[in-house]
Amino acid sequence: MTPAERAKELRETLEHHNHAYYVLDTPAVPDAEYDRLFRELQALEAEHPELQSPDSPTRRVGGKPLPEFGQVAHRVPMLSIRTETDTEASGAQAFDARVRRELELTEVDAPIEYAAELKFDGLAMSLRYEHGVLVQAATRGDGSVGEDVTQNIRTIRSIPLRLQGVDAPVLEVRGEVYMRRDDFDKLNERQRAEGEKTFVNPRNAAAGAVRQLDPTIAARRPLSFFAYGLGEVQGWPLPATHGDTLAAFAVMGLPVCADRTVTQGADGLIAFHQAIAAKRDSLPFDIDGVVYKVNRYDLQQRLGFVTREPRWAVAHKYPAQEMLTTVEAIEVQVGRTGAITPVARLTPVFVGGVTVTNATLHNEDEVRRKDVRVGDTVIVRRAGDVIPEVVAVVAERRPADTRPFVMPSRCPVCDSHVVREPGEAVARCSGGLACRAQRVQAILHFAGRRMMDIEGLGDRYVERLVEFDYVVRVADLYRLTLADLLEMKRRADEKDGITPETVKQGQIATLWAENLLTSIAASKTPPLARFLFALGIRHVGESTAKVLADWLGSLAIIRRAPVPLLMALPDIGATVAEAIADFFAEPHNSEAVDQLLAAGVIPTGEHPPAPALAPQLTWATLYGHLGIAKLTDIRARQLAEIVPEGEALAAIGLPQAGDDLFSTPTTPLEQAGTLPAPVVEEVLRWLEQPGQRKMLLNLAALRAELLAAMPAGTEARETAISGKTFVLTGTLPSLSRDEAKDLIEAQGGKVSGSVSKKTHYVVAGSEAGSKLEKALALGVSVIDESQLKALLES
DNA sequence: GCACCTCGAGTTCC
DNA sequence: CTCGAGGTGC
Repeated sequence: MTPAERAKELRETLEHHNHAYYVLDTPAVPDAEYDRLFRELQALEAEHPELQSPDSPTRRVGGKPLPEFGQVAHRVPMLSIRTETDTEASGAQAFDARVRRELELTEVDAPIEYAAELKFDGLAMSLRYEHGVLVQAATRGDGSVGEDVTQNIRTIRSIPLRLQGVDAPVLEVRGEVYMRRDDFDKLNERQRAEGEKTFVNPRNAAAGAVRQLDPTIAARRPLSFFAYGLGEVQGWPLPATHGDTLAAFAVMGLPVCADRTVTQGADGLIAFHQAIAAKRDSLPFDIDGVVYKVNRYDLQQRLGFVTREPRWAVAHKYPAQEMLTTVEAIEVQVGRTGAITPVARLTPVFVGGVTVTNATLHNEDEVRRKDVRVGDTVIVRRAGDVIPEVVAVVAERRPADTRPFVMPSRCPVCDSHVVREPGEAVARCSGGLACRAQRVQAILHFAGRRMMDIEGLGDRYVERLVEFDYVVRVADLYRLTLADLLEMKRRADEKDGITPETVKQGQIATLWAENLLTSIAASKTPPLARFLFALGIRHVGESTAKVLADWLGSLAIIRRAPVPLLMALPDIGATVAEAIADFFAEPHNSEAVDQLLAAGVIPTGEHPPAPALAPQLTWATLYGHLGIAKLTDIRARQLAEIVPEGEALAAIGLPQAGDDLFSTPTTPLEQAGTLPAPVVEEVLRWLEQPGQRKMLLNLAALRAELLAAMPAGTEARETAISGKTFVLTGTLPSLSRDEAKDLIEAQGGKVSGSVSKKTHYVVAGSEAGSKLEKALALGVSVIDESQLKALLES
């Protein structure tokens, strides 16, 4: 191996260890081993100066002062604060009790005053001001000796080069250099645009910037600073408390984080901890946790230090948001639509406050992009949201003999071919309802709360009902008897090896079965929109189902509606319309619907078609939706002038008795001459396709039926709500999300899932998330539940 | 034709 | 909650 190759290898290894250490807090190797590799690289670079490069780990992080930077001795050592990971109440109480014990206070004494603040995720820094002028900035280093990074720190705009109203000979300000999340995103965007390496997280980016040898590069890295403590002080009158010092800092022009408080006793600390936990994700920068400090300096002094940690302060870390774990298996799941989704089974790991054992890998491309393999060590994140995500594979920890993931070519459940449409990301099982997995999912969907709302039908039982063939189609649910359910349960238990049941268990089983039957019976009169949603038609979710129900009004119409009619409805284009028409055209599905009706399921709320539909039912509009190539809206209108009715169009070009079938018949289209010949050709070609004439006649009949059924005029009741778009976020005090939605929709309002400029109101409850932020950013009015109620009543 | 806005679908954990 | 894809308005 040449020195160059070895240097490259060492750099890569060290970078990985750095990442594990600084980013993940889970060192991959012991420190001694790291040091050995680091020194080897240093020696190599010293021996071969041509191998030096600015991106070498020797120029960056390393925990020890690097020779390139001058060393700075801290006259007052930079201490680390004892960090505890216990969450919430217990930690704060334990700290308070410890402090009281040390101070020999008893219950009757007044609560101790604490300063509570954030623990920033950045780099500790000491700023030395002499006579109010910044003369030196140093990193923590090992606490006694740090690196002189004055040149780089001077480029941070929020750090004053001169303090206001301070002329003390020495005032050392301790604080944290960090990078805001938005600045971090912008920086990475720029790095990407310039083809440079991107950073893993804001802390890494900040660390890199501070240790940049070239201050002009450091200057381009958007860093920020918060002051939180004192170092050496000469000639500056010390305030009585830590809180007063921070206030004084702010007056001097130093940035001090506003998220801090002075509070009494353990209860105050707990309240702060909870308040910050709730807003952690919405802070503009990353934090590790919170810090509690005894506020009064005299008490701090009395408490003193244990080894090198102050007894008067403690940090409480929030659970790590990124952790390492291993991939035990990669399995695939079959969804309701047959989508085959790879899922990583992980060694359980506690991350972001919960134990994660599974993480979706989304699709084939995603697995390939990240190259996740069984046996790999991976970084798992639970960022801001709830859903765990595999961020990346730790390449160096890959065992030998791993093999890249391959998508199965056959469905693991039904052995049907797995197909992936060109241009689509998902692979699908082609088995349809013949696939047991899809049948199970279809039934679960049907029974779901927003659909038919059948309680007591969990996945375990649905799987068994399908496995033992009690339920093949959803309609079979309505034929189930108490005896069926009990027998099914007995067989399921038997198969699972569950011991013979006691009398009590038998009673519980009977109760479950009875409740389920009641719930099934209660589901027989669903609102039409829910019924449509429950059918599980592709591309038809809750809101499209509602559009169909609102506009066409009855199942009888909807199931006969041809594509051009469906496309006349709002938010329905060719893809969705075809999916709906195809669904009902499939005999299997049509039968299933008939069986449901026969079983006594009656969609409710059926009504005549909406009068607003009438303008959409002109032949000009409908022609435009036939899907004929080259027939633009304008041409469709011209076509309607020449052939004003669909029946007439259907009749065009039909071979007449005695015609030579091979000669082109003369049509009114060609005679009229308004339409360009290529368009006429396309229309004729379309007409010759099987089924189109019949479809046109059906469309004409249905159109006539709709127009006849429409009520003459309707008075739309105008309220403060009607026509307005609402977005709900957070938990409302008295209304559930569904209740609020129903109330708004009952008055003609619309409830949407995402905030945009078009949103009229955002109704925010407690623990509102990103939607509230977006509303504020866009200037959308934000109201609370009581204001919503006022609007509903006005 | 492009940009923006919605909706559908899939997923996890409690 | 996020991504991708469908729909629509400019």
